[in-house]
Amino acid sequence: MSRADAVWKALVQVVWETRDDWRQRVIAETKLPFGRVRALRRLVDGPLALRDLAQSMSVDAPAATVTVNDLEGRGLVQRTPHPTNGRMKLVALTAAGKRMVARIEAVPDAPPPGFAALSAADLAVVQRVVEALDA
Amino acid sequence: MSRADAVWKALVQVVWETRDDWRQRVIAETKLPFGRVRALRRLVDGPLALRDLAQSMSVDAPAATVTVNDLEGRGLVQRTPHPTNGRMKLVALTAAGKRMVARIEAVPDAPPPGFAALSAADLAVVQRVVEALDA
DNA sequence: TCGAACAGTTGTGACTATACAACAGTTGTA
DNA sequence: TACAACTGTTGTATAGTCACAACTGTTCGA
Repeated sequence: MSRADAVWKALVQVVWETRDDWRQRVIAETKLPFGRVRALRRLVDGPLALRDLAQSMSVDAPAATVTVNDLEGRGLVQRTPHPTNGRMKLVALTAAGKRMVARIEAVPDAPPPGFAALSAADLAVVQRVVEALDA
Repeated sequence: MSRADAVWKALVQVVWETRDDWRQRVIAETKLPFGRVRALRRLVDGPLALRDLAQSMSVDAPAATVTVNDLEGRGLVQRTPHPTNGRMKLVALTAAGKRMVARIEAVPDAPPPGFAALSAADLAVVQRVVEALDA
C-alpha cells in the first residue's frame, strides 16, 4: 500500500467516526429516512433524470421510483417531463425541498476537537487539498 | 460558520462520496450485512462488553444482542463471562473473526484520483493533521 | 435481606432498503 | 413500418435495521 493510500485510509477513519452522530442528528432534524436525505442532496445542483438519480445512488430504477414517489408525496420534489426525451422524467427539488436541504446542511457537523486547533497554515493546506479533490 | 468548520465540511463531503462504493465492495467481499461489519470493526482493539458495543454502535441493547447472536452463529465472535461482573458478557473476535476483519481492512479503498497526485509536502501535512485528530 | 438498579435476552412489530420480474410508453433505426 | 433498446412504473419478495416491552439473573447498598 502506497503512502498516499495509507494516509487516505487514516483520513477516512477519522471522518467516518463522526458520521454516526451526524446521521442521527439529520434524521432527528428532518424526520426523514436517511435514504431520502441521500436522494435530496443529489438534487441540489439541479434536476436529474430518474435514471441518473438511481445510478448516482447505486440503486436500481424501481428503488429510485419508490424514493421519488415518497419525496413527491411529501412535496419535496417534483417530476417534470424531459424537454427532449419523452421517456425521461426530470426530478427537481421544490421550494419546500430546497428548504429541507438547507435544514440538512445546517445540521451541526462539528469537526473533531483537534481540527479547530490547527494552525492557519495547516488549515490552508488541507483546504487546498480538499478543493483539488473536489474538482 | 468558522473557516475550520467549512473546511471540515468540504472534507467530509469528499470522503463521503467514496463510501458508497467501498461499502458495496465490503458487502460483496464478506457476504455480511453491513451492520455486522460495523460491529466486527469495533472489536479489533479488544473485547467489549455487550453494553459498550451497543453504545458505540448507537443502538439499544436488544439490537446488540441480535447482532452478536448472528456473529456468534457465524463463528466470528465469542461471548465470555466478564471476569469480575457476573452481569456482563465480553464479546471478543475469534480467530475467524480476526481473519474476517483483516479481509475487511484489505478491501481496496482507492483515494480519489487527485489524492495520489499530491505533492510529498502536502501529503505530509495531511498525514500530520490526521494523526493529530486521531489522537 | 430486601429492593432498586444493572446487563443481557427474547419476542414483537414497524419500517427501510433492495432486488427482480413483468409491463407500458417512447424512441430511433433497420 | 416493425422491432429492439431505453425509461419508468408496479408488484412481489426478502433481508436488514431498530425500537420497545417484558423477562431473567446479578450486584450492591440501605
